[in-house]
Amino acid sequence: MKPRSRKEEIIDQAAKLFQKRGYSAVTMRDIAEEMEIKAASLYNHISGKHEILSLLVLSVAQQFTEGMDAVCAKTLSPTETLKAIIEMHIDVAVSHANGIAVMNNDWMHLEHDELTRFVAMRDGYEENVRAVIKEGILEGTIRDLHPEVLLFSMLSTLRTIYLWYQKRGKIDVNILKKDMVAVLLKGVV
Amino acid sequence: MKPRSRKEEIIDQAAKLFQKRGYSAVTMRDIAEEMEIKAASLYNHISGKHEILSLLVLSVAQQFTEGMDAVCAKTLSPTETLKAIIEMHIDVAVSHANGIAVMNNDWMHLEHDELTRFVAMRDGYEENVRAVIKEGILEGTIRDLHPEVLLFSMLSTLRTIYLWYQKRGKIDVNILKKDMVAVLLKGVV
DNA sequence: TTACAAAACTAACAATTGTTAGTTAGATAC
DNA sequence: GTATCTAACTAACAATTGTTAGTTTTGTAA
Repeated sequence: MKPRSRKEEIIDQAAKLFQKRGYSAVTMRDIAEEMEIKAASLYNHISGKHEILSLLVLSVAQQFTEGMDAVCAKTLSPTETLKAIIEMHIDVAVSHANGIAVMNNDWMHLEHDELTRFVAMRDGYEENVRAVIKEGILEGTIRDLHPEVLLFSMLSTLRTIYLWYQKRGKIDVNILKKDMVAVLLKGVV
Repeated sequence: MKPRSRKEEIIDQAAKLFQKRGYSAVTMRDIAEEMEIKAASLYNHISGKHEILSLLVLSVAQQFTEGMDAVCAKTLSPTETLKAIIEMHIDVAVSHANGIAVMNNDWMHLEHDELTRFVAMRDGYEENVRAVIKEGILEGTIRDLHPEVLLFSMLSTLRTIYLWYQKRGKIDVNILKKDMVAVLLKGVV
């Protein structure tokens, strides 16, 4: 067993609560109660509520950025790149569900510098996918629709996998990947 | 000009703030400041913060339920039904962007009875779409993939249209409908 | 002018918020 | 046994929260 540090335990519990009720609606006393200690004791391990948020959001954002970099390093065709991005998203979603929820819903509560850094990462990420889509449209392997519609219909789905992956009886990850690639690339009908 | 009541103005302004920062992070004083009055004055028009939330969430949920009922009343083929659902979603998203954001992100802060009612509406809604998809798979007009994957990849996209419709230079609604139907039904490639 | 209703105000409330200071119990190292 | 470290504790703080009570202003109808 890996001896998760007390700090990591706190962040995990906090992430669970943040996912359920949102960052602003969760108090330090809530987190403490989940840990079965008093609120003041949390400060032996973390500097404050904001630290929990920024550790959560930025570490997940980092995961996605690294995943994207790895995919882009492979020089695949646009279609193959999209497939790889989808699979990467599923891998991250499955292993960091709580953190993704917090990132999606509470990134705007980051403090100034970290907010700036996060938005930059997010914009860069989107720009990567946008470039792939535009390239595919140009070479004729991707349907010639409004690029923003293609981009956001894909990203919307990928960003919210965490929402239903956990409750819907744990679909096998490989089936999930296969079907998700199929539906996003080839559609419903 | 329709003479929007003071109450409606308050709810509109509150919705804007809720969308930006989330229900819990917005105070009555924030809403009042946006209206250029004092917080206590809000209570001449509304019974409390919770009333604003429940009016917002339940009215949007009602819109979707009615839209869905209208679509289902038409007895179309599964594929045509999905097309109609997509277009209905876009219509509601375009006209109630703020309310949809609040519904998506803050429904869990409804109080007990209203929460129950909302969840019931939402589940019923999903069940409608699920039934259409399963019917289509059975008759062979919809791709034979895991129904939950099909369902949630569609719903995820539809639920977050509001997020990017407003910022991305206002794509024409008809183009949006056409391209959205194309990408969701026929895929990217 | 008077009367009335709508909608704003000031002042305050009790509860809750994130956080700090100072202290204490228990384990490990020397 | 003494010192050190970790991680818990109690008690309290200043600020902020949603909300209430009571009062004043403003516009309209008689």
